[in-house]
Amino acid sequence: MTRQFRGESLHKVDTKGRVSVPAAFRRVLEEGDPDFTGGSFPNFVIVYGGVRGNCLEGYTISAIAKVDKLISKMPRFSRDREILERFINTQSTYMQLDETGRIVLSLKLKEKIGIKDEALFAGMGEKFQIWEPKNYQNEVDNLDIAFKNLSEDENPFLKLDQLQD
Amino acid sequence: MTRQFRGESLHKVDTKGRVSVPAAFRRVLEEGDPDFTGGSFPNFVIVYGGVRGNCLEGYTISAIAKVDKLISKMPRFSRDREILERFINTQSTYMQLDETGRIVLSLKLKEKIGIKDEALFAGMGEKFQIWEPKNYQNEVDNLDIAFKNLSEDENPFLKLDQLQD
DNA sequence: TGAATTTCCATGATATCCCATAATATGGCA
DNA sequence: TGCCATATTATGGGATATCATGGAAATTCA
Repeated sequence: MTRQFRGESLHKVDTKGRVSVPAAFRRVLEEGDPDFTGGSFPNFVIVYGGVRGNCLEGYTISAIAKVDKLISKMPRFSRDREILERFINTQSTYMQLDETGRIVLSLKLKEKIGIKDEALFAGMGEKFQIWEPKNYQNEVDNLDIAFKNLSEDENPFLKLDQLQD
Repeated sequence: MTRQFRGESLHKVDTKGRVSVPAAFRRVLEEGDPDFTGGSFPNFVIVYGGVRGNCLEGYTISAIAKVDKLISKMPRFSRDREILERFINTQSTYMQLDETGRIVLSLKLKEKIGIKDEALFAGMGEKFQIWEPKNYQNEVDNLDIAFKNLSEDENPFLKLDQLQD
């Protein structure tokens, strides 16, 4: 049974840009890295371009492979494919956990999402997000409002049940 | 036939946040965890966000996997999918029973629903809920009043049989 | 050779494990 | 049907491991 990224947690970012990745997420990253062996530290991918731009998104090696495969099915040289490649391949980077379970966020990545000395990690199933805490709170509030304004038949929870396998 | 969560019971929460999960619920959690073997202890998921916010909801691994699977069929990066992931993945956490059948409720979870030193467990079929006892009593009272004010043709007991299989 | 990174070590806080005990339920059995 | 032996459950306390975080030393590299 493959684990998902679940839960939220807040972590300090020190002067060198180091942040602990939530322990629960490390287990998922390990499972999702085919090259991971007990002795090593898992690799994964951080995408910093993307639709939103206000947060970073972390994917396991096997999760990003699925996305890459979808892209590779789009017509070569199409504009659509180029856009996706630009966001997902160009604007991303490999990362490796260190032995204490931390990564370092470069200045560029921190600036990208406005992080100073705290980072909020949010599990999103097959991926996780890293936010500047205040921006995250805004995002949650906005989602909440958006959700409350939906009509009955727009409610995604109800749509779920209609999807029946 | 897969077992359902049934019944109510009240348990002490100790200074470390530990609570016994009702023994009857453990059997359901064991059945609902595909990785459970006699020697191990079942995992499950607690969702703490949700529309309600005044109680926690526990799901077996297989129950939550069904939901996750439905979500994974929605278009990646769609707003609907993001809303669901925010409520169901971000605002949830994996839990594991310990060998005495307890879990620990973190400070955050306790604060979320106002629990101090007692927790009420309520079986709800495919999920169970954890309430602060007084809030639970209110909830039950309110439901009671709401029910009594329904007209004959609004009575859900009577609607039950009208649904096709 | 100075700035930036990476590696290594250190520590307090939290969470987890392990053991203990009292209360309750279960199942024979006379 | 009442009683005892045994298993299960609910709860507590202390020991131990893991986690989050900081700083110093070593290394890279431009």
